Amino acid sequence: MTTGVLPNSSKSQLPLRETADRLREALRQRKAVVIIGSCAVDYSGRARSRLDYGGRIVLIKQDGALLIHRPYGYLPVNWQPSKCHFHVEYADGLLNLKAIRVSPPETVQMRFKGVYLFSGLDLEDEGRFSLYASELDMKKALIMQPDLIEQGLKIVSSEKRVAPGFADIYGRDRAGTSVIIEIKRDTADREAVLQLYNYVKATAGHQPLRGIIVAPALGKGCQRLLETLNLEFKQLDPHLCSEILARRQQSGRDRSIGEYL
Amino acid sequence: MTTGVLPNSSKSQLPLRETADRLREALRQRKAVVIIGSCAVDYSGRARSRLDYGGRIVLIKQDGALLIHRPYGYLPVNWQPSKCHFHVEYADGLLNLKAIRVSPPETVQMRFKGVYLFSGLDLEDEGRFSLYASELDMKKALIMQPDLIEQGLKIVSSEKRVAPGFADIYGRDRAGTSVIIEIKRDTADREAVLQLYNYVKATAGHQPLRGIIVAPALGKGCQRLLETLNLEFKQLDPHLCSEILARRQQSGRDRSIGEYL
DNA sequence: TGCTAAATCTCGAAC
DNA sequence: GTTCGAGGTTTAGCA
Repeated sequence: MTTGVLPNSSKSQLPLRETADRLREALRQRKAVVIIGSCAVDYSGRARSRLDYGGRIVLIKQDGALLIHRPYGYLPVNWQPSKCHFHVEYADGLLNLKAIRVSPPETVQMRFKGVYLFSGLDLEDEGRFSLYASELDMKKALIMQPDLIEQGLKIVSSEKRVAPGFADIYGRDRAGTSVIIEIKRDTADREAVLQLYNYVKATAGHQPLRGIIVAPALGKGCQRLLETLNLEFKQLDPHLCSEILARRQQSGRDRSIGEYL
Repeated sequence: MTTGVLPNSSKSQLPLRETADRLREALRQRKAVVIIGSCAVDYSGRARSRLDYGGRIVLIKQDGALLIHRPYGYLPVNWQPSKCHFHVEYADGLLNLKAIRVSPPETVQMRFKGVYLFSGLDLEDEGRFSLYASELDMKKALIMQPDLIEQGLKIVSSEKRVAPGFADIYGRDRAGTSVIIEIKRDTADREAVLQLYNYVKATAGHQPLRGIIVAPALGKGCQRLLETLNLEFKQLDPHLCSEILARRQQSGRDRSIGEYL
């Protein structure tokens, strides 16, 4: 069955009344919808916004997620996460599309004065997605091979609850001194250093306690802050970590990692 | 000129070789492109990812932003911010589309084994976007009407540089005591409290110094932390702030706000 | 449900 | 160019 509709010339407009009917039916069938057209948008909920008319690309996904994109930039100008309900109406020569979110209560109201492209398709997507060189990969690699940080380091636990939050890794160095490790997959900034400092402060008792930031790089202004707070930095490349993981998993020696994660 | 192409029945596929040509031309003309089809994706750059074949919606914007969406969820599964360059190729019965980012060096490689919809359109979008009840609105409202926090409070400056960053607002209370104010448009969490604490700590001299978190709500576990750190909380609704702003702007008494922002 | 922190976060502004 | 913090951030993982 044909669910896609296109104008026969660029920027010519589809009849809005019919498009409204098609859109309503596509949404009822939980299809993935793409609308390109000139629309204005009002958002009301946690915040409130108003967007005047302009050429936009609107996506409605099969789980009820809504994305309204301008012709530039990564971010949608308006949106709604999945589980939205939709209401379609043709009135006063406009195609009105309303997205309603229950909790928190929010609405996004679109008014189309022209639609250049409409499509409703059933998309099947069971493809597996794998991400490598994330912070999780760094943590896994460090747990399997703690000497990536320093010789003799032993991991005691990961995601240890410390008063203000969670420390990524908690361990003990060769001398038996406790070590708290904070991992960042990007250049560690001031905030990361303070985060570690808060963990160290919250955990510190009478025994000595080291705090180490592990990241591919340290922010420029952070070097001084780090020294002031008596913390340490150890450089580590996330790509290297994911390669170490790949090698270990190939040789089937990754059974012991589960107990830490 | 027709730039949109649609199959004449749902899920029927467009000829990939022709689609590759159309895509290449649309990109050359800096059009906004939508491709719906079955594709696999490899990303390599700051991190690395692999996505197996499945039904996807691909957006390429006029500034070179790339979004690859699965049929569910708010977030794209793969993406690239604006300023990408693209390379199109038809080979081995596949339509290959490569997005290249210069800095940081990253690539996203898409392999289409089927395309259900292709569209390239020139979208004009000069529409103005206005956001209300943001953190900035809260700040503006507080500057114009400091007694929203407490009677007798005077604003000294906003965005005051304190050692580790910026305090939202710096002022003096009725008794002449200095006050640092940290604004959050959402429930203030532990991190917000610690952020304010760091500002207060960095600024504190011999004189007394108050720190106040202004937000619509305070996170549950934060109440104790706040007391421990000797900080204060003042409830304030961002929607109320935007209404106050709207009223003031209507009555034209907003001339004095510029000097603070 | 609430809290905690990551994210290939993006984006814009300031220095 | 780097740094910094906001964002209607969203999302996933846990207690």
